[in-house]
Amino acid sequence: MKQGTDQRADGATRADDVADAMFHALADRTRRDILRRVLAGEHSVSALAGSYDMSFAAVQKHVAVLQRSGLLVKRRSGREQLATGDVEAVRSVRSMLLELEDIWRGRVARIDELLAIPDDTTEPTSRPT
Amino acid sequence: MKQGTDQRADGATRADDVADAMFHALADRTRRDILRRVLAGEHSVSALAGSYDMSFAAVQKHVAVLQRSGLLVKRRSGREQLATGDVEAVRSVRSMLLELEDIWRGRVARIDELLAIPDDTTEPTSRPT
DNA sequence: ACAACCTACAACCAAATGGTTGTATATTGG
DNA sequence: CCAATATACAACCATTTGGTTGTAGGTTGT
Repeated sequence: MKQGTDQRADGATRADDVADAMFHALADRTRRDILRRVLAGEHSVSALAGSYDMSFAAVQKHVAVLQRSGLLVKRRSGREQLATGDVEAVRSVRSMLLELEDIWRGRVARIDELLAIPDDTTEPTSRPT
Repeated sequence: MKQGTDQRADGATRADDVADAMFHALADRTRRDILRRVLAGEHSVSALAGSYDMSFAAVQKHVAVLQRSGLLVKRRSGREQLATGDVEAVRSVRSMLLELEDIWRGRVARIDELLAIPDDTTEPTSRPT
């Protein structure tokens, strides 16, 4: 089988898609603030919207971005959608950063698997001195 | 003095600007790959550019984004610019995520300081049940 | 039943993003 | 001095982003 990291034809992975979505979701201060609130406890979309100086639709879109990234989960309760932060998703982002720190420490088992080969030219990659 | 978190007039902080820049820099798989390489060791911009299937200018812009975020530092050596990953910056991003996890655990001293109040309406913020 | 509320989504807009090519400026090697 | 190399940056372009308003559908309380 050997397909553990779910490689696609072009070398990109679904993991990369998820990472893109999560980091993008976190790259906005309003969304980070929303995430803090929903990690502290469930909030309806309109309760969240009430906390910011922008339209309901804008906040709803931020919530949707967080949801698509997996950092936030919604649960229907009557006419409300209750949003909760997914702490496991947050942990998975943190583990990506730990992986980067491990690369720095040189403590990576198969560094060639982590350094994508998007193209060609088999660059010597100049190992750290 | 009491200005530890560097509040600006509008309630946003320079820390938020830095967080925006860092998460944005990380929200692109090419930049994450560049970051892995420069965390593993110094690379010139053109050496990096040689590893990707895009123009030199495109890679140079990615490096500039990483540099502006603080995740990457450049050092001049003759006609080359040698780029290195700043592991402390990576750690600081990871600590932001730990803070989020702490909020989830309810282990935050002054949660009201972490939940920005961009607007008004003193929403009850519905504490977790 | 029906008004009020909660949410989703479309359409639109200005600004930012990620890519391109082309040009300018240093630095190096011969 | 000159050619090649390394970098930076401007101008341009298509797409995405973050915001808006407006519309429509589901749920609730009276």
